[in-house]
Amino acid sequence: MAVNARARLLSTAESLFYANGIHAVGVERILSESGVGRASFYRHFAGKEALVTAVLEGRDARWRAWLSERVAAHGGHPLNVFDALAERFAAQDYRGCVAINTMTEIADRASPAREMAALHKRRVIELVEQLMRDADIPEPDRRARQFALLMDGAIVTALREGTADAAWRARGIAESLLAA
Amino acid sequence: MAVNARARLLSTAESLFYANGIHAVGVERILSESGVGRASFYRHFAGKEALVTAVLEGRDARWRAWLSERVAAHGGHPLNVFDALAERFAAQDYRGCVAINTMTEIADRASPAREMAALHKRRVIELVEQLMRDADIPEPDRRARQFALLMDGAIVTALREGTADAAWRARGIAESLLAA
DNA sequence: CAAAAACGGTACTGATCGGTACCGACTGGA
DNA sequence: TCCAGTCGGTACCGATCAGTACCGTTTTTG
Repeated sequence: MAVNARARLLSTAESLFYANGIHAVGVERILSESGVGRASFYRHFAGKEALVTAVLEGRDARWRAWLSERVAAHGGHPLNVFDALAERFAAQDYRGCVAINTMTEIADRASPAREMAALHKRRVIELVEQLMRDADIPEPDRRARQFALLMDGAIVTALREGTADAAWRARGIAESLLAA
Repeated sequence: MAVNARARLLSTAESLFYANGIHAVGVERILSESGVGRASFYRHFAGKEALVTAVLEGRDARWRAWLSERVAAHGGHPLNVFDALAERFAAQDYRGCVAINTMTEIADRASPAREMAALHKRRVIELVEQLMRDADIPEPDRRARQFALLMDGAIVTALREGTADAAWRARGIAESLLAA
C-alpha cells in the first residue's frame, strides 16, 4: 500500500461513478473502497469536483484509444464504430456513456465536469471524421456528425433495452446513409 | 392555499427534477418552493420515490399529448416528430428528456422510476408506430424503432449543443431512411 | 353550524454529505 | 542515521439528507 493512492482513487472513483452516477457516490465510499485515507485524498485533489474532472479526463483518453483499436480490428471503416459499440452494449453492467450520463446528471453547463464531457464528444466526432477521410467518404464533417448522433442514440437505446440490438439498428441506418 | 397540495407538489417537483436532476433536489427544497408543509407531503406520497414515480407518470402523459398535438399541427407525418422536437431544443432551459435523464441517473433497473421511464419510451415508440401506419409506411414497427433511436440521439445531441440543429440532422437522416 | 379532513409550521431523529485538522506509521534519499 | 514526504486512520465541523411526530389553523363537508 502507501503508494499509488492517486491511481487507486481514480480507478475506484471511475468504477463507482460509472455504476452509480456521480451524485450517488459519496467521498466516504470512494475512500473506503479504495483504501485511501481521507487526508490523502484531499492532498491529491482539491475536492470531489476535481476528482470527477480527472476521472472524466482519463476516461476520455482510454475510451477513444479503445474505440480506435476496436474499429481498426473490425476493418477500420467508419461503419465499424457500431461493431465496436455492440461489443459493449451486451455487457451485464453496461451503464451507457459516461459523458452522456454526466451531461444529463449535472445541470450546470459551465461546470468543469460538463465541459470535459462536451470535450470528449467533440474528440470522438473528430475521430470519426478522420475515419471518414481515411475511407474517402465525401463530406466527412457532416457524415461524422450524423454518425455521432446515431452513436448517441444507440448508446441511450442500449442502456434502455439492455441488449446490443441498438448497435445493429444504428449500423443499418448508417449504411443506408452512406448508400444514398 | 391549503388546497391542491398534491398538485403543487407534483408541479414544483417536476420543474426542479427536470432542471436539476432527481438526486440533486432534496425534499426540503420541494417543500419550501411549493409552500407545502412537511406532513402534507408524506400524507400524499409514501416518500420521495413515490413522488418521483408520480411526476414521471404525469410527464409521460402530458409529453405524449404534446407530441401528438404538435405532430398533427405540422402535418401528421412521422417526419414531423423532428419538427416538434426542434421546437423544444432551442429553449434556453432545455435539459433533455426526463426519461433518458432518469435512466442515466438512476442505476437500479428495477426501480419504479426506471420502469416508468422505460414505459414512457415504449409508449412513444407506439405513438410513432401509429403515425407510420397512418402514413401507409411499410414495416411500421421497424421504422418506429429507427425513428426512436434518431429521436433519442437528437435529444442527447441537442442537450450537448444547446441548439435545434440536431433535430434537423435527425430529420435529414430519417428522410433518407424513408427514401431508400 | 359542527365535525372531519386537509392544511402549513416547527422540532426532531439518525444518517450522510463534502471538507478540515491532526495523529502516528512507513518509506526513500541524502 | 536522520529527515522530509507520503501514507492510512480518526475525530471532528456545519450542512443537508429522508422521514416522523405533533402542533394549531383553515377548509370542506355533512
